[in-house]
Amino acid sequence: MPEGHILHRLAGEITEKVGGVAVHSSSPQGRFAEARELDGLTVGRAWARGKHLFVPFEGIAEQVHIHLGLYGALTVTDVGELPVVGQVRWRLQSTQHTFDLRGPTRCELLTPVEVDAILDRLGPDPLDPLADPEPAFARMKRSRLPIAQLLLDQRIIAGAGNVYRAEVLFRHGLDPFIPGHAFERDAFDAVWADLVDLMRLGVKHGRIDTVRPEHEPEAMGRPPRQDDHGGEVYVYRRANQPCLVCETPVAASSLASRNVYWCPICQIPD
DNA sequence: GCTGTATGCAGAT
DNA sequence: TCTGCCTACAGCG
Repeated sequence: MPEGHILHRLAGEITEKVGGVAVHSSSPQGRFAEARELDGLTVGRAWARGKHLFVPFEGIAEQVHIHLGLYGALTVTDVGELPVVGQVRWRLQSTQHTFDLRGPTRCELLTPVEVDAILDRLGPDPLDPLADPEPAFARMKRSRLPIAQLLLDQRIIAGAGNVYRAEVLFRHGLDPFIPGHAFERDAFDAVWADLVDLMRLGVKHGRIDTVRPEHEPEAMGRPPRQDDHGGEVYVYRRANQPCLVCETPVAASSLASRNVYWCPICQIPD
């Protein structure tokens, strides 16, 4: 379930649990050969930008760069000894904790220059307190592509994924297919501010919840529900199910080979 | 046991 | 716009 909030949360968890600790590093699966070079080193302060996670070590300039891709996962277990289950690309363990990385798109040791190259191609990250959203707005205003597509472009905004895209557009009543150049200043500002809020909540809770209290099923007099991806949302993966606000069936289609979900009434074009 | 699906992205066409 | 890729799991026969 890797959108940006997960990577920021993991960075905090790594730092909290093994920061300043000498760890064992290995690649049970064998596809991260450099893991051995890190064995016995002390972990530094892990950090994230967008969907990229970086783990530095004391005494070396290189950092581990992780990108989870579509289905990668980094699981944390508060046990120092654990049997290897499945394809574990990288295992980082202390006497009290085990981090197992499975199925990442990237797991590699990068030089500072290579790390900078990654940062250079990322747009502002709503979870970065120093992020400046202006370049993101400027780039969207220059594009004819639909705003739904632009929101997933990591060069424009780093960290939002398919769930946050669908939900933030719903929460602001925005038609996903408005071209970037028609994106209104106020609407963009509201979307950015909402991403900051929603993603911070995501880091805190480890799940994506976007439904406002007044629209929760209990408040609307409907039976409670739980979306199967961990949080509670308005439209993501709810195709043909009733909109939580107006009960119109949620619409879905494919845009640049990613599924988009929206309510055709609540997000009606102007 | 097989198939389809997934919160992503790069590289080829 | 398409294909491939990393892995786990649900649903199906």
